[in-house]
Amino acid sequence: MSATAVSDRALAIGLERLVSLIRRLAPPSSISLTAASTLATLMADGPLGISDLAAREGVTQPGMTQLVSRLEGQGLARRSGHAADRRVVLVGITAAGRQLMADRRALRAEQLSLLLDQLPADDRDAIATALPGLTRLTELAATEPVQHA
Amino acid sequence: MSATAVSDRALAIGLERLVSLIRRLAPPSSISLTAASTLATLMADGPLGISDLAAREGVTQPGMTQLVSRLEGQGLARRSGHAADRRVVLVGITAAGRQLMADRRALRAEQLSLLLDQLPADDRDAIATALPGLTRLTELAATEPVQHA
DNA sequence: TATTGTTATACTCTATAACTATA
DNA sequence: TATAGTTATAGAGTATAACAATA
Repeated sequence: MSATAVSDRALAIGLERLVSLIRRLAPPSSISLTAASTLATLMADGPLGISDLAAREGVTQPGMTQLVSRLEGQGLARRSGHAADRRVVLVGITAAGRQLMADRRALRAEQLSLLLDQLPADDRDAIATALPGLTRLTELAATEPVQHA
Repeated sequence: MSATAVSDRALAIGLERLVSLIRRLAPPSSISLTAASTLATLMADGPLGISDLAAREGVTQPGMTQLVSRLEGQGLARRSGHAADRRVVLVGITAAGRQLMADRRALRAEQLSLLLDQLPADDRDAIATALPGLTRLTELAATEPVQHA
C-alpha cells in the first residue's frame, strides 16, 4: 500500500543515518560494534551455538569463530560443550562480559540523555513509544534471514 | 527524571540491537556501512569539506581522506577545490553515487516491507510516528560531538 | 601559529576456501 | 552425506603519527 511504501522508504533512509549515530556513541577504545551486539544477544538469549550466533548477527560462521575466540581471550565470553551433540560448541557470556555491557549501556544512556534533552518532548515521546516495536522488528530479522537478490 | 532514565536505557539497548539489523539489511557485496552513510550525507547536504564530513560520520580526518579516495575511485564521489579557501577540498556525490543510493534504498525498503508486514499494525504506526524524531536525533548528534569520558 | 588535508604504517576485523570431527 | 566448527590466507577498513600547504 502507498502509505506503507512511504514509511518503508523513510525507514530505510533513517536506518542509514543511524549508523553514524551508533558509531558516534560507541566508546572509541572498546570492543567492536559486532562484538557488543553479540554480547547483547548472549546476555539476552543465553548460551548459543556458533552457527546460530553467526546467523543472528549477520556474519559468516568462520567470522563468528574468530569473534568468539577474541571475546574468550578478553574474558568476556566462554565456550563449553553441548551435552547431546558433540559437534556443537555453546557460547555463553561471563560475569566480566555482563559488567562490560552494563557499563557500556550506562555510558550510552548518559550520552543519549544529553541528546534527548535537546529534542522536543513530542519527539522523545514518539521514540519511547516506538521502542517496543523496534525491538520486535530486530527480533523478526534475527529469526527470518533476509533475502539478498 | 526517572521516566526519562528508563527510556534512555531502553534506547541504548535498542540501538545495540539495530546494529545487527542494519548489517543484515546491507547487501553483502556492496560498499561499507560508513561509505553508505557518507554518501547519504553528501546527497542530503551537498558538497562538504573532508573535516566536516569526518566529524559528521564519526571517523578521523585521515580516515575520511581514505574513504573519499575509495569513493572517488569507484566513481561515486568527486573532489573539487574551494573557491575562497584553497586549503579546503569539497566532496560531492556523482550521478552514479545517487543511483547507487537509490537502488540500495529501494532494496532496503523492500526487505523492510517484508519484515514490517509481520509486525502488528500498532508497532508499525509507532515506528512511522517516531521517524521524524529519530531523524532530528541523528542530526543533533552530527552537530554536537558526543563526550567520551 | 592554526587549520585543512595527505601520506605512511600498523592493527583490527571480516570474508572465502579448505579442512576436521561428529551425526 | 550433511552439519558444526576451525584454520589459513587475503583484503577491506580505520586509527595514530608525521608531513605539506594554505590561512
